[in-house]
Amino acid sequence: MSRKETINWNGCPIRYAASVFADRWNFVILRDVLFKGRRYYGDFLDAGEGISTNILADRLSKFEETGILTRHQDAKKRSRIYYLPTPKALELIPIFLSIIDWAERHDEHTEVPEAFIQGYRLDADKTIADTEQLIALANAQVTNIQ
Amino acid sequence: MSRKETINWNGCPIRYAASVFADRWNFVILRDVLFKGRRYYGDFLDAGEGISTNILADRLSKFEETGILTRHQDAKKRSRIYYLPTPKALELIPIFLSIIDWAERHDEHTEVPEAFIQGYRLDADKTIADTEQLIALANAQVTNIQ
DNA sequence: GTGATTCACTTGTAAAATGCAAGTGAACTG
DNA sequence: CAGTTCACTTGCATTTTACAAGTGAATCAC
Repeated sequence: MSRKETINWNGCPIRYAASVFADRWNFVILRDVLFKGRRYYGDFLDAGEGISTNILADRLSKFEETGILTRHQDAKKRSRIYYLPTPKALELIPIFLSIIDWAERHDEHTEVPEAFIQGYRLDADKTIADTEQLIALANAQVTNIQ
Repeated sequence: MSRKETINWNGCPIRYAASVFADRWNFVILRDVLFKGRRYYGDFLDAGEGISTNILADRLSKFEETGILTRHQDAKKRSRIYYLPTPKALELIPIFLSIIDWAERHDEHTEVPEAFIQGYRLDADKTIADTEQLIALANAQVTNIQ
């Protein structure tokens, strides 16, 4: 028996976040964008995680709708499509670093590099800034800025 | 989420975290445990989010398996069941505060109290400690510690 | 120029997860 | 001891996902 009350999800920050990215494939895609420099549709497929093409297309278009990613055509080969993180996506970095920190402490099979996590624990702001730098580099590569 | 694949995530922390809590109902349950003092099975149902009894039971038992919650009988009324957060769950507090911070900035309908979020931005560690205190109080209430 | 290939999806369908309503049994209450 | 509370479980319809196979536009090879 479900005892239902008025459903009011409005304004709850956790519910809002859940609606944007609380899903295992969303986690993987955001990891790829924020930490692995992946930008092309094909990059996400080949990441070895086994995401299906229809699910990937679905998640990418939802990330467009929610303002996390923007979709672009490659300048030199227009059939290639890349996705860039928005500022709203960059602001997820602290969340994901915090998740990495937590997982490193609780997953006995973790492969988080020792130096990385120690650097983060010593100076989180620096790790955030470094991550932003790497993201900017990855963006520059696909947008062919010289 | 509930597929029996425990293998080949290669120690990736984001994948690990995804396997433990990347799901909308998991987000809601953890919010209830960490910030709203909910402990009883019935509390989660009556939270107004509309979770079904079978899904709630499924998620609670998975949180037991993953070491996030522990299940207990109420001392005075043994048919009542409560769930307590483990240290592993408490260590999720920084993640969830970070999520609240992000959502507050991007959800135009946010209802995060101004004072709360400003306090967090001024001194995150204090907000984490305060949250731990409130959790300890909520735990003490159901365990009847005097 | 044309046929093959790359690329980013879309479509079809079976399997799995979810949502909803009802049921169950143990524990408590009057 | 009959009725109620409680924490689930069960059955079933709907929705979502996974997997495989297209599709059509763009590019490449010759």
